[in-house]
Amino acid sequence: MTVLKDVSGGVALWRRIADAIRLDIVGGKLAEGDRLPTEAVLAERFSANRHTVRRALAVLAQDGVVGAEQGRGTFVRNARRLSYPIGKRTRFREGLKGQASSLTSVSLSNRLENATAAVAKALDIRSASKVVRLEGMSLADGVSISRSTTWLPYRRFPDFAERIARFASTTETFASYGIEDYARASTRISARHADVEETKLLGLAPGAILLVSEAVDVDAEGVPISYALSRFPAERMELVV
Amino acid sequence: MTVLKDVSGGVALWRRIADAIRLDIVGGKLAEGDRLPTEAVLAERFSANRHTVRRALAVLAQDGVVGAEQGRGTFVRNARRLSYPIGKRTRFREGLKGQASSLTSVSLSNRLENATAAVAKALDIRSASKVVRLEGMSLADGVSISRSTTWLPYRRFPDFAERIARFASTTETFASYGIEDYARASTRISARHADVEETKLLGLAPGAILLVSEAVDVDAEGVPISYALSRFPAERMELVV
DNA sequence: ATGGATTTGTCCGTATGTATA
DNA sequence: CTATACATACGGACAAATCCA
Repeated sequence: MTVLKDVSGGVALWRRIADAIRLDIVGGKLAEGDRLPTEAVLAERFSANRHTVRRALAVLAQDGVVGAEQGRGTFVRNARRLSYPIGKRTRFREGLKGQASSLTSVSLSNRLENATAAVAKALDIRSASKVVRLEGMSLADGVSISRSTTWLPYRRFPDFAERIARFASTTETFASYGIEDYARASTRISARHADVEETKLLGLAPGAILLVSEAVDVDAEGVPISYALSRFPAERMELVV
Repeated sequence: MTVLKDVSGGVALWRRIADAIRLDIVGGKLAEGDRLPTEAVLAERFSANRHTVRRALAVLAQDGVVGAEQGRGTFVRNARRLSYPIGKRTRFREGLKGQASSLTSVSLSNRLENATAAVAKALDIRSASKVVRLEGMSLADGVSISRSTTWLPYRRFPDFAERIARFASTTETFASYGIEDYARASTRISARHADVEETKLLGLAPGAILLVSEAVDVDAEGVPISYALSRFPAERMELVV
């Protein structure tokens, strides 16, 4: 087997520095308007060359997170990140209401397919039985904040795609099937790098980190009605339990 | 401002491919013993050169996740990942019990400090009032699975560090202060790259992704008793709500 | 047992990105 | 801005191991 003597882990130093500074900002250690340490100090702190720090700051500046001013220093510009609440009654639109002035959901595609083992298990149906698969994404104030794939049992929701296109709301669409209330049965959260498709759709830099949530919703009787795999850019969203 | 025409985002392609394959494995799409698609197929799927795919596979092989066999293919070796359940009554040791045969917590350091704005807000105390700060990490079966920083109000828990060293259990230590039960008030989850210190302590490759949880625990009366910032390697742990 | 197809392993070279000084 | 060293990514060619008709 090839011997790997790699120590960089495939993530450039400037990227790790940019992430660390961004975290200080969205995490509250640095407030809006604060001046960052000088490039020389940052270089010392991260054991990096000043050019490498400049590269990190340039990326953050392009994102609007910081702004450099000649002779004065680099300042925090925008420290906002959206919070997505997860609980028993998790509703996408309600959860983000008040955090963004506009919130749009885009349906990318839908199709019928046979449930994979994972999907069947989540929905508690026979493997390879028919499921409706929906691909979508959503934007807050024009910025994409999530990419999601949803599976529903075909037997119960044969025309879910058509109905959600009409109602533009998951809650109302379920209501049209007589499901007045539904609850979150489980949410599994992991994280990984965005793939090529997600990178393009969400307008992210390749290598951006995604929070991945696998959620199963159940009706009032506890029967699974949907299995959703949602991907949120970690730099724009956090999940709150 | 410098114009950036970067398209790699600072994360190497082989790293993104390795992450994607690893996710398929720990996520259950590929089971232990399964054969991966051939290098040529993977290269096609990720729009990459076969050499780049080989680099990704070599890293996964070194981690013991896959193993390549000349002439036969590459196979899934080890698909395990721990799940950490988060809920109203979140207990670290209980949550992981049964998933690992040994579970050890290491206390790295502790000190007294003045609460920062973020810590004061979380614990609902006056800014700059005294807090106990604990640094620790934990291992499951000898593999490090978390790095955590915990703050507690000094007024109520002046000798928390000494007591937890004696009891080796958060639940029992709280009990020694007369707190028979406590509950999780909120958990905020985000993700980022590991910094240098975390990389070393957790034995990760630089650039590894961490799931970051900020949790506030409260006593029976709803008064905050601790604020913990835990970091879990996304490749080893997932959070389940 | 042989040949050919498949699949991983190794070698060559070239261009660009990363990081330091 | 220069220069240097190394990592990343691509492309092609061929060897070595495995499998199957």
